[in-house]
Amino acid sequence: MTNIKKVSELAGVSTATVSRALKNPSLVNVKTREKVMEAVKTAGYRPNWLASSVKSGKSNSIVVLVPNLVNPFFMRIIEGIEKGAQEHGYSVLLGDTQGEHKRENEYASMLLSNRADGLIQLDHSFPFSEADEDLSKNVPLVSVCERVTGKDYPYIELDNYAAGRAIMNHLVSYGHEKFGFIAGQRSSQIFHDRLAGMKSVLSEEGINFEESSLVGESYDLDTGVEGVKELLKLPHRPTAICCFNDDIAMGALFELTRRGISIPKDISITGFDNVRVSGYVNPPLTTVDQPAFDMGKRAVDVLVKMMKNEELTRKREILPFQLLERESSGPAKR
Amino acid sequence: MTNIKKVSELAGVSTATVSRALKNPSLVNVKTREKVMEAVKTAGYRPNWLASSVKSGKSNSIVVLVPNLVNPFFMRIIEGIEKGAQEHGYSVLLGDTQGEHKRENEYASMLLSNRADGLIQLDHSFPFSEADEDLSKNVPLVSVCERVTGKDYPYIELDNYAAGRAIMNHLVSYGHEKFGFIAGQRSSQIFHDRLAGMKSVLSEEGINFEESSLVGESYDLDTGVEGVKELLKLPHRPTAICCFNDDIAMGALFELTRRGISIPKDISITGFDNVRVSGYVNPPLTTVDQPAFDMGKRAVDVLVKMMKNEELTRKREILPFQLLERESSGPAKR
DNA sequence: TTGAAAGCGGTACCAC
DNA sequence: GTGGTACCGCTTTCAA
Repeated sequence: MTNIKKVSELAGVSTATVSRALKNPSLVNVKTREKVMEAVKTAGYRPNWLASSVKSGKSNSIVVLVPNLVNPFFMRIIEGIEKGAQEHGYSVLLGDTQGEHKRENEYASMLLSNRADGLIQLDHSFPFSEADEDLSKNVPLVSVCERVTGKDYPYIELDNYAAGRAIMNHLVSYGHEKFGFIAGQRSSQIFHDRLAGMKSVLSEEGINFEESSLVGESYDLDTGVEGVKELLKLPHRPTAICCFNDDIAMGALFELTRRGISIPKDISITGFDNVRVSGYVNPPLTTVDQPAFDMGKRAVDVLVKMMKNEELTRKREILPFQLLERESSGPAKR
Repeated sequence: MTNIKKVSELAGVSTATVSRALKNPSLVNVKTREKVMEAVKTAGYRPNWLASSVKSGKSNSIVVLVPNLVNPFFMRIIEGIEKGAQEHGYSVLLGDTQGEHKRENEYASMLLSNRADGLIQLDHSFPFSEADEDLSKNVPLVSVCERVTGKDYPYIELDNYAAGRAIMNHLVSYGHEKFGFIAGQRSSQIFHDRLAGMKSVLSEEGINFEESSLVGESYDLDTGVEGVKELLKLPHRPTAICCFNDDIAMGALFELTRRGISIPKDISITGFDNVRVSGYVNPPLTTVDQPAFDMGKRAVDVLVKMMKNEELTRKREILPFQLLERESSGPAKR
């Protein structure tokens, strides 16, 4: 291990000078600086990051909690987070929780032990264990895409209510009156907001919402497949199926096509998220584009402010969305 | 900041005892231990991870370098890495390089500054800068899925040559003789191995390989679309198109279907990777399943051994693959 | 401009 | 079984 002491001896100066030459060159004589740099090079010296960090008390790392990594939408967000973190000089500690609260707790406790300075939560649960609850009062935490339930932390998300309305308005304008819904986890805020948005349009149009037309409980391809099976058993077969993300929608599309049901002639399908592959299935999915990458970047911006104890101008940021009308939706069959 | 000193005062013992009570409880009297635990609790004390790490000289973190995060195949590997790391008590620092050598260097240099103890490379380049080259001689490094070019590091991968043969044998057995190939980056070992495997079957069968039938240079959906356009211009239209990953294959499938070309009746399509959604497109893709999650876990196992200076039983692990014959491939049209 | 030395928060050896 | 203390590697104040 080549440490600062070796370098200082090699250069014939004190450790203090070496430290300064590297971190605050302007404070040290040009001649000495060169000597030091020379020694650094020949010794192959790298400052020990751990040691610097103990001093500063900052790890310059952030933890990102994500329920799973297979959802490409999350990955896009993480990509944004990674980029943002890089630009701000932070490293990203990846925390794949698989939805397990225990794992969340473990990762979250990194903040309490100085292993990380801040946390970005992509799920909706409060990541700290009860034991850590009071310790975590003043911890930098931002939630993306979901609000942390029951807690008042800043969040970045899109206007899911409005997005739900947009999807539903689109379908209603095509004359649809019978709907099916295939949802993800019911516990998430996203689910409630999107559904509420859709329902609001329905009630404006005087269309009834049937509880039985709402199926599914996970954001998965299989959920789409199973959801379709259930919906097709309903007495009144829907002419449009709203899926709560693109994976579900692609699963639904697959199953319907397999059964010889034509999209969008017989049934229209819509998704959410605008996952990359959703534009390359047959037919391409009508969906809502979410600025996932930007959400990630913004989250870091906010988190960095919190970590630097700067004042936040606002606690919530709601990013714009865009309805992408592609070919999986069309006029209602009559 | 509540530190070990505060706790020791609160408990009326020395800092040494507090440290022992927490890390080596058996060495301390039950009575004292309880006193300490009590104090720890009331003080809300968490050992400073940074401080422990300076002492031990180990960060218990590993860096994972990945060219991008949108490829679900990579994500699956990372999921495996994350799981493995967790089990071994390591944290994962995510390094999204976007293929930029500069970023790779930055992340790789974390090893040199004690910020991380080991590195897993998912790309094929040697991540250290020239300046760091000699420093990096004895650094724990494992490559997954690609071999690090020109260097002798352990790697985990699947037998791409054999997989290429399997795909080609499958197609040849259906009577195909005219092939198209849509590839990813030509610089990767994977590309060469898969192609070589395919070619070996062709030559055994006495089928000519036409250079013009090989197109594409990135693992992207669009590559599939563009690749198809190119291939269809060939004087002898292929009856089977081998795509070098599932994203390319899905792009190809999309474009062919859009043109009213029937899969697999007119043209057969094959992929690689068995990405989740590849089983849910129409028709479901014939592809090669790679144990991505396991690859990730294995990589960590190997890396951990290296970090602990244990002897490696072998430098390369080649995981089994499985040909999934689904509906995108079938008899050649005559 | 430079060096000596006191920390940062823990750990672990040595003595009692 | 427990306490004193040196030390991990670096930073930073203070004095020269």
